[in-house]
Amino acid sequence: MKPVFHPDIEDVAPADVFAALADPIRLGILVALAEIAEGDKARCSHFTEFASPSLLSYHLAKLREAGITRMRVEGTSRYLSLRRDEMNQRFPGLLDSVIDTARRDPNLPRLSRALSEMVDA
Amino acid sequence: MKPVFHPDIEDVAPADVFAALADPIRLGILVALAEIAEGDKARCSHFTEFASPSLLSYHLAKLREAGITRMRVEGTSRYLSLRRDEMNQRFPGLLDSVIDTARRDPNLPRLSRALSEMVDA
DNA sequence: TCAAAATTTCAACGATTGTTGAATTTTAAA
DNA sequence: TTTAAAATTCAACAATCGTTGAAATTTTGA
Repeated sequence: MKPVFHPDIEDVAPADVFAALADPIRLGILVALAEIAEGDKARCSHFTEFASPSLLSYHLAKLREAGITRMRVEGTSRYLSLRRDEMNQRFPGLLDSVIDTARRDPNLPRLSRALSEMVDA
Repeated sequence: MKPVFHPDIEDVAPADVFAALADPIRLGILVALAEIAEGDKARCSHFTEFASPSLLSYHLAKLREAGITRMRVEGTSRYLSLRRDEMNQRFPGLLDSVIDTARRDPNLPRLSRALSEMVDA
């Protein structure tokens, strides 16, 4: 269970966040994560519709390294969630309007089944 | 006076906007433009503190092609402004929180004199 | 102990990015 | 008509990006 690196939120620059958001797959992931309010239940493999495991790993790392998401390691799985509170404290209002914007984009990839249905609630 | 291309705001995707914002020079330009509420008075050369003319041309094109700014051609000059209303209609609330976020970033380049002082009001 | 599952790592690749500096274009002004 | 000013274009370059597929890692369960 190698620890997963999460940047201190204060070390994240706005440009880093925007770079992480500049990709449709990552925006699709963001929207899906935003939809499942009850934390920590989404796993990487829930997003294999969006990309191959290896590519997913790449995109999830981008989101994580930009301070947007958190990954909790448990067994062979990684559980994903948004760093909502920290993002809100660091960049007040930004994450909400980003999610709002992304939710309205009909061209982003979407999960065929909602995360909350895949997740063992 | 070759016409300058501006995308229809409806053709702009969120990921395009975020890509345009993923650079400190461009965020610096955005903040400076946001500070000068009375439209159309800023010129490219007002930003030579930020980058060489040629690099500036590159960055300003990125902002323009992402639907964020408008360039009015007049003589040898180009006058810059934010496409505030269109952006607000297309991505409600986004531009404001982006500007807010960027304004708070102490590491972005800043103009030594405010644009409103350089501009022939 | 072995095998499967979940995820990452790695090398490779073509494409795009940010940057530089020189050359070009366009317009205005002397 | 010449010159200067404002900005763009272009070729070049190293660096980073998104993607693929194969190999490795880690943990769980039979």
